[in-house]
Amino acid sequence: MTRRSDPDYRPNLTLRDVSEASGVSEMTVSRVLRNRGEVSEKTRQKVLAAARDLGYVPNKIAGALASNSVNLVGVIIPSLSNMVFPEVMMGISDVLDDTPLQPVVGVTDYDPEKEERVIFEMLSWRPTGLIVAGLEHTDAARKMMQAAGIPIVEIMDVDGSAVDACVGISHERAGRETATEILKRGYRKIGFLGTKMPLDHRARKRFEGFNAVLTEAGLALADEEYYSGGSALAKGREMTQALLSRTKDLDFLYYSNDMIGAGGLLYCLEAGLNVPGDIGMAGFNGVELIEGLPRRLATMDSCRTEIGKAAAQIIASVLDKSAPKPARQIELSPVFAPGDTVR
Amino acid sequence: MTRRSDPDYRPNLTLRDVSEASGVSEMTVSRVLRNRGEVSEKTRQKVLAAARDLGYVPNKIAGALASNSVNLVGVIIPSLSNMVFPEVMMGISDVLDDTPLQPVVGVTDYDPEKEERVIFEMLSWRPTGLIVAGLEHTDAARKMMQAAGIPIVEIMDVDGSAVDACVGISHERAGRETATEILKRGYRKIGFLGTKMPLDHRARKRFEGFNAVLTEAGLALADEEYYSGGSALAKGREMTQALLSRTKDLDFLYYSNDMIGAGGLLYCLEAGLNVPGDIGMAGFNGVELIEGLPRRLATMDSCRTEIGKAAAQIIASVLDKSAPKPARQIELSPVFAPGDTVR
DNA sequence: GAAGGATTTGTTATCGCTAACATAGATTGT
DNA sequence: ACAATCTATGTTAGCGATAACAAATCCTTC
Repeated sequence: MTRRSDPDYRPNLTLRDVSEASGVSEMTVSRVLRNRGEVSEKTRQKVLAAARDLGYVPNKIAGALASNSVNLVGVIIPSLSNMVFPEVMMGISDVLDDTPLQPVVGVTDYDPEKEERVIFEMLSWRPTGLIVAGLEHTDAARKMMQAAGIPIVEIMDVDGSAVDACVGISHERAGRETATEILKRGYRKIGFLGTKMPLDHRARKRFEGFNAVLTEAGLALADEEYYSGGSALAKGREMTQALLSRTKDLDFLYYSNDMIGAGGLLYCLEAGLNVPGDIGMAGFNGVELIEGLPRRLATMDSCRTEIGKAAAQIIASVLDKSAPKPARQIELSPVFAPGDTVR
Repeated sequence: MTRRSDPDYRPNLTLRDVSEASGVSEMTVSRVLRNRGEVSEKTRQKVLAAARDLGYVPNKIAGALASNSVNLVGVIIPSLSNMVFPEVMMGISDVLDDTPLQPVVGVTDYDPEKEERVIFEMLSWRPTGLIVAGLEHTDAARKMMQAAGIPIVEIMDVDGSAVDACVGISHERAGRETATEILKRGYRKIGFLGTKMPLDHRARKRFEGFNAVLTEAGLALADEEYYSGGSALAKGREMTQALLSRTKDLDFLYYSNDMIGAGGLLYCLEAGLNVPGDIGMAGFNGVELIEGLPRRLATMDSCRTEIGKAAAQIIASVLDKSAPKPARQIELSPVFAPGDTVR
């Protein structure tokens, strides 16, 4: 009576309305609408008809509070501005579509503080599980996740230690393997092109792995170029031109992602360079776009969809107590795809 | 006592725990944590310290139920598989980041029945507002949205009638204007390349607008080609090759999106065709990628980020009762960007 | 046809938090 | 000094659903 005295208070339909319209108790209505418990066919039809007529939409807020269960899965990713994370989302959606669970997305912009806020916000909805990109978090964020008492899946990366479960690839290893392949093919004077993103730990780890192999072989990067913002394809072009004109005789260009790699490839072909004879190129991610380029850029698949699927399965597995428990640490192994841009 | 007798019941921290730890009432704790109402600085500090020590995370489910307000905005889009919708999301996030609101995404896969289910699911969380792509919905979905009593913003399209607010462009007009520009430049034998998606109403409307202008000029499409699935860039290539070898003397190719247009452009350039002299090309969307192509594909910007922003602003405006109310019907006007692929 | 189990429906007590109102202290004005 | 006015805090009563238990109804079966 106090609440409803607010002049702005606009009551929605409740279970009570359906209950009155159909002449049964609220509990029975609840049972019908959730398909839970035994209800006679006659009553069921009566209730469904009443609910439909009224246009009743259940209030999950109340339901979640009463049942202490929320069919939401928090998904926390750094960005939506390239296809990498939407593709992970697709994997997640794909699996969750077969369950009552629904993903809720939060974006951190690669900012640890913002990530912490987003995690806090997510956890305050008491989701069934949380999927978070990366293994690097603030101490507070890590503590919150540990204390949450729900499955937490850290995705994309396995180089580090996870709060709970984790699914991803080793970016350090990806960098190493790419470097190994490149050296094996006889390239020696190598340039690196990447993003200006100190907080993109996965890019950093690839870079470190890559460099480590060069160092072990007694080599070092001949030159580097970084960008931020703008059309990745255009930036790839510009950076490539800048790098090649600054440092002569480079025989390989390693790009931190396929998009700038594609830009670089287009540039080299237009410039009439002999790819992969005089100069080789490789990117990272294995994006679909590569299929349509004049030559297939060498790359390494980052297994985005599989990662999303596996992560979602781990979360979904808590619903089905009888199902076999999936592994809680999953490392996928991307393979180097030489395409047409290495010899 | 009954609930807590469940052996699996794992109680989270509640306001009561913080209240006991800090020696004030639950209500005062609630006030401190929400920055609402007058609380002395001393008490505030005491409460904050207790909450931090315990690692308390509020339960928004309970809060939302008690206060009858939910800081969630439902966003319902057909797909995540191309950058169009993630870019709309970016616009939405951008605006909502300055508010207490948080987006929750649902994906429909262009399926009206699934859309209806997703809308039902969203509304059952009693969000502050709903953003839905497109104007075409099932009757039931439309009825639910009307009855929800929250701002509903239908986005991307304005060719039709909206349930409540709407922000977008006229795809019919976009198609017409593109056709007009093409004819103005003297192209006459035109081929169309698009997606096999009867339920992509916006693509259909562009197609219809485009055709209408041709018809008015006494012309008709010379040939058409459709695809589904796969790398859009690669498909653009393949379709272009197929179309050009099937129908000779085409002098223009109109693509239903930039990605296949880009593939087509790469193909034509490799094939040594004279673009835009002998054959012109145009796409749709104005994606960033275009900047990095060998030539800038003619296109028309679909104003994705602005649409997302405007939609989010409409929803956000209900929070701030003093703020000026934004228009509830917003039509943006994309302009034809000729680039380098029309003469 | 009455006992006894199965099936169907109802009642009660929360879930954790917040709106509204109530009250206790502190402060002020005359 | 005492009523009037603030400030700071507490109390009460839900929000709309569901879990657990209780009661009522329906069949069997002998």
